[in-house]
Amino acid sequence: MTIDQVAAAVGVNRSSVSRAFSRPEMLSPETVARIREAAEKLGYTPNHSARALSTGRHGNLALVVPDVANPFFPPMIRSVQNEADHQDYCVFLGNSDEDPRQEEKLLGRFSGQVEGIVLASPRLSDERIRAFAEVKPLVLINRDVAGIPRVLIDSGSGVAEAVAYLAQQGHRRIAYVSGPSSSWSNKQRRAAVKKTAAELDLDVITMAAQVPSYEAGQRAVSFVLEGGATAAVAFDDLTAQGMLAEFRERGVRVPRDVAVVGCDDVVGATTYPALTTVSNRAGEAGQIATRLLLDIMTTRAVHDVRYVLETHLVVRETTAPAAANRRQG
Amino acid sequence: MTIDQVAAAVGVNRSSVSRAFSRPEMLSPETVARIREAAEKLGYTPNHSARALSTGRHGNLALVVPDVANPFFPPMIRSVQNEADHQDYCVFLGNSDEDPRQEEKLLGRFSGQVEGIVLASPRLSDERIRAFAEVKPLVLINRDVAGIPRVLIDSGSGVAEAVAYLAQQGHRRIAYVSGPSSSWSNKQRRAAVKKTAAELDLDVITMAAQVPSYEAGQRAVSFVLEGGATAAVAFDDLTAQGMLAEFRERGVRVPRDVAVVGCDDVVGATTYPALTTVSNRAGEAGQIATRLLLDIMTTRAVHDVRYVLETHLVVRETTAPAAANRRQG
DNA sequence: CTGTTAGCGCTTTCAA
DNA sequence: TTGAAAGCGCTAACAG
Repeated sequence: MTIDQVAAAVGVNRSSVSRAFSRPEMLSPETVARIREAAEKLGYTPNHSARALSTGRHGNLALVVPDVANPFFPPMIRSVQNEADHQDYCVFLGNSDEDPRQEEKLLGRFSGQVEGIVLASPRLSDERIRAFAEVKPLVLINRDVAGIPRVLIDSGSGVAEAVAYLAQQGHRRIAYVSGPSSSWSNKQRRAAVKKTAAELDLDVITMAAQVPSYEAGQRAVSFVLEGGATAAVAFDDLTAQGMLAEFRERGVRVPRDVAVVGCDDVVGATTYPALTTVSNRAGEAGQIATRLLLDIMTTRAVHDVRYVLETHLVVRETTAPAAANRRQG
Repeated sequence: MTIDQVAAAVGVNRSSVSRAFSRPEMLSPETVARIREAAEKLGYTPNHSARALSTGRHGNLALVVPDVANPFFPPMIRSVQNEADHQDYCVFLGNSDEDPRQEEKLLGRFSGQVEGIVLASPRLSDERIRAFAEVKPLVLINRDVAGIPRVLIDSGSGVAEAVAYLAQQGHRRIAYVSGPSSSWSNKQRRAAVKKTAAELDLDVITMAAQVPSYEAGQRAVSFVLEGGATAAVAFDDLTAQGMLAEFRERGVRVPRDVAVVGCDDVVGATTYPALTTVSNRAGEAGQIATRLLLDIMTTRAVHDVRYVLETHLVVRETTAPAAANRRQG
């Protein structure tokens, strides 16, 4: 069913049908009604590709994330979609699998059929990101590349609070269990741990980079124990959860023997003991990023925005005064 | 940068350029090389919309799910994307928010620019689903509509196992905490509970339909307790997790005082106590559905496929012999 | 093997 | 307020 068939049915020119949908105010209300009615009856739907070819607008957005299954992202995906939906945009979702090459491939595939891209926690080089941003409006989430609009969740602030809290509880040696080395969030968290620890004169040991997962957390436990830390800050909740399980497995009591704090607050209070963690604002980040993108797309003005969302420590049950302290008390 | 500019630069006809990309075997290797090189140098990328308009192929798929944030779906999303990726398809993701009207809207928006649709756990009526399936290749996940290709995760088999296991442990009165009433999975699970309970001569009380969530689980606890059940089967793990928390909150010990079993195995062994549940095959379902879809898209033959994946009980730590039993023993 | 040509369905000046 | 006509960039017969 094309525009011409509708036009023929109503007895008007194809341009009138076109206008009845895209510019109804240019037509007499009566004609619009007649056309719409006929279109409805005939089951006419405008052809997206034809419109896109003609106008250069596809009405699509792309969102690329490293791992859909990481609980950090779903709320973000949801809010991006929601925001896009309000403006009648469809969104492509891409999963890079934490792989820069896959990310590049997806971006390439998408860029031909979207008006803008939201790129979350990219693993690509700054250079490549810049290259894509030059071709299409692009906004970054959790990656700080100068000149490219970005919204950053400053988990550093929350992590710093966590370390300070741990210090206050008497912990003198803490472990940081790293996430992916190419991750901006990981750099930020590690830096916050080190900086705050230095200020408070704490020892810190850092476990090497790894893809965040439950299993990664389990593997981290030996490192923490052998390193002699009494508290651990994990890259994220998933990792922390794996640690909790492995500690339990080994008969190490949390928080009595060792304190653990997660990051991103994705498991809520659903662990046992309920996980002390750093709040997450992924949903908000997605919303803001999408609005920013939509704005850039319409105004075509790329202001060098750098939106940062602060986070905070959420104290629950996996932190307690250091064992050494208790013995003395 | 269009095909004509490349053609001009190389000194060939536009169709040769077109063929250099879509049908290289029709050209002399030398010409192909010359064209590709020039295209590369000029930074030419084929225009998706133009190609789609001309061929009727968009190279896109759509996946619509009720709730991205429900941990049941991410693995499915991931496998659909993965499968699509192998065939160079891009995938649109839609979130219906458990709302039939939103689902309808999304489907409408997508159908103009995709070659096929995977519709997971739809909340739409059979009639509407059929209408969409008539227009575009469509495969269903977890919804049984005759004549439309579908892949079903038979959680009924696992739930039946769960009830039988509970009976064997001495439970005589069990509660089923329902999910959404429009959900095929819910109907199936409830039916399995009732049927198996009847066969084993158990009492069963059923809590009214609700959108599955942690909070829904918390609310269900009163119902279970007041109903006098010694074991509860929850619609899904999320709900079960909420129940676990609320039972703990009220000082009711699991599994000593009450047994709880989840469904879908999305939280793994990460709860405490580790949740007894019914296995989930969402990832596989997504993969199979996508392959089916791709197959239908190419062959254009819609065979009435009904693919069912069996599930099983995964016994962990939230089930134990009924308290009454223990007292007697 | 390569060129010619006629569209794909829609939007958009420009006229009327 | 409506019609006519020229493309948008690409593909696909059909010739040669």
